[in-house]
Amino acid sequence: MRIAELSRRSGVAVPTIKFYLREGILPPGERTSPNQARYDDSHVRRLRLVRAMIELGGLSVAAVHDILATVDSPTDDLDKLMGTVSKGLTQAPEEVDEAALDEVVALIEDMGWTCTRDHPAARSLAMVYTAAREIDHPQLIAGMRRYAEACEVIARTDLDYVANFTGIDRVLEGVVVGTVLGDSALAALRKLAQTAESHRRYGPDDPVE
Amino acid sequence: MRIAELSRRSGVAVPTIKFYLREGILPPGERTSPNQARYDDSHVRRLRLVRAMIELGGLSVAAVHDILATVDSPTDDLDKLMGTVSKGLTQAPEEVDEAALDEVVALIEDMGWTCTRDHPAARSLAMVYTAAREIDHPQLIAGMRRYAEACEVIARTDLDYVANFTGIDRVLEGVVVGTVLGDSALAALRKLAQTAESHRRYGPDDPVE
DNA sequence: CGATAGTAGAGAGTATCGCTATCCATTCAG
DNA sequence: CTGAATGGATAGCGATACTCTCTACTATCG
Repeated sequence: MRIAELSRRSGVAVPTIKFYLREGILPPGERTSPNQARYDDSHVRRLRLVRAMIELGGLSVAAVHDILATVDSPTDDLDKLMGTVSKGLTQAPEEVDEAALDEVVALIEDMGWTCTRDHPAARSLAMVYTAAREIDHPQLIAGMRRYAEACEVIARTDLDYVANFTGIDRVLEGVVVGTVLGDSALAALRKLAQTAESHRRYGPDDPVE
Repeated sequence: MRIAELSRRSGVAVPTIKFYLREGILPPGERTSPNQARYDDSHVRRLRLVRAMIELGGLSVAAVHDILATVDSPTDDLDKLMGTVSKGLTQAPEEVDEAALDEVVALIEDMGWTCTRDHPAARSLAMVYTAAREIDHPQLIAGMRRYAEACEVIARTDLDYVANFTGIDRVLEGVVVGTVLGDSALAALRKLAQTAESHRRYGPDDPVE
């Protein structure tokens, strides 16, 4: 197919497709002449993936580029690559309070997890600890153990999901999709659950105050 | 204190504070003369809250403005206000596939939750469903039940946290902080749990392929 | 064969966002 | 009294994610 049909089928405007081609987040089509190229279904899928990462995941074009570069580079160390993708999906703060990071590491060990201190997510969590204290909500940190337990369930679901795939590139795509869409889904489900729980406790038939 | 000390104590640059005052996300200080004002600890706290919402929560200044307007408007219907804040923290897509929304509503009913169909989070989740199918990952939807169960645990933790506070404004601040920082914390914990679970399954001593 | 529409590619332009810099008149502090 | 700081307003800046415009083709239909 040519660019017009790619645009029609993916729902992405032609100039935007050209922009993505320039940015290297959409691989070029197969050239048929010096200024003609042909695209296929893989381009439609890739475009939808890109849109999902940007719109639902809130990722920047640059972040999408980095992640797709990892996905597209073939390798055989699944564990390591999953780490790379997972880390690529976290924007790691550069400066963190070491004491807060110590607390995070303590939680990680307490949970029996095997993560390194320099995992971007650990640094990100340390930032949350620092921020919670700064805005005078230190009690928030007390609930982290239960959060972590819930996340264990979630992570098992995630890994089960990824285990369904065969082929390293499909697995990696699964990680990306699972992480990005999963984050959106979890944020939404959490709010729905909060609303439900709030209703249960302080519902219209039993208002507080 | 005056603006210079407010800046020093909050870590926010003076021009930025002026910008926030203009945007109405930081209440004006107490006027001591036609062009002098005095600020206090509440301003320091508010500034840190704003920074946390923008930096950690990734919220826009406009979204922060709307949320703080809700927090600052006194009312007595706790359940309703929590809903408003919670909804304000979700950027609701305007157009969603009704069939996908039907599925979300079915899940909500299945969980025994009491949420309305037009809850922004429900619409947001419907978008995830649609996107998952479009990028050819429909299996992701199958895991939603387990996600929802995990979110129930999380929501109970959240509501327990909020229940600690007395005073409607402090409760609302708790909701905001819990939602914004909680989302960041959960995203980080999820990735740490994933890394740990991945290690357990495909760890360095037992690589796949 | 020619007219028309479509295409690739590149550079410039646009809109938005979140600040940041510069003024100015006023005011406070030593 | 004088220099630094303040409140307030306006304009500018840098990043981001497109979007427009232009050129030089190419495809296709009549």
